[in-house]
Amino acid sequence: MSKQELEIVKPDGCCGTVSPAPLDAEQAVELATVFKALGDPVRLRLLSMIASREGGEVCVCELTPAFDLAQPTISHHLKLLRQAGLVDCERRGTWVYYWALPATLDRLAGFLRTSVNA
Amino acid sequence: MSKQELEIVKPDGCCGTVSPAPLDAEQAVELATVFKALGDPVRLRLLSMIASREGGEVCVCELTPAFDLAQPTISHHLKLLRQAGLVDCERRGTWVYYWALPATLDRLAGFLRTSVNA
DNA sequence: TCGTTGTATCGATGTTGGTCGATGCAACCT
DNA sequence: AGGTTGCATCGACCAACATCGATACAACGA
Repeated sequence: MSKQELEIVKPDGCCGTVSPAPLDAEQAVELATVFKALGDPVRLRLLSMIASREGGEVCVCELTPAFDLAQPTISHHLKLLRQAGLVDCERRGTWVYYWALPATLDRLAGFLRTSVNA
Repeated sequence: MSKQELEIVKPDGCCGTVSPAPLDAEQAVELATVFKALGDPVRLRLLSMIASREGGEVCVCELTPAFDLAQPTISHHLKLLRQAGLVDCERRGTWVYYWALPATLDRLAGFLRTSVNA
């Protein structure tokens, strides 16, 4: 995706030298997928409702009526959160329960931390 | 945006009671705007290049040739990062310099932290 | 077994977003 | 002043996405 990874061509002598890109293209694609999953208000609230729950589990039957959206729409957003590795789910009898996966959240926090401390 | 904020109607007696939504709709919209800005590999790398820089400033003339994209495209991504409050810029003579705004990154990290610790 | 309920998937649709060429503007140089 | 370079904005195009109704599937109850 990048044109020149090692040999950076500067216009002339405008600024200092370039340190190697701190985030390669591959890592950026993976991270962006997760951030994109958080880039929607509905999904943010869904994740917040799931993660902030005592016991760590929430039934879909509680999540769906909390929004002014159709049921397939909520199901779609939950699927995106799942594909991003932010939550997982399990069917137990009639209902499906969702819980958060802290490892993925930690990964995002790690990126933000290194960016802040730079 | 939400149908019922206080009175949650549950199907019957499937699960426990609902704690108040930990992230209201308004906060979710604001946070999602910032996360959305990070939901693109190019912007993620741009921010990383800017934030991880000694001195904290990077000239646009260094950022543009680091990608296989047209100059207006990079300018567009930088604009989105600006509008999200993640970076700011200043023109000094011929060149424009960008730097990161840690406060916004901290805000995101705060959300992730509360979600992890729930 | 049949109807009912909870959830996911499918297909369609309107909107948003990434990308680019063309253009405009600002600052420098001669 | 005129030409050049760095960067932003504009307008257009195509892909991706959010949303919904219809439908399918799974589990339960009668």
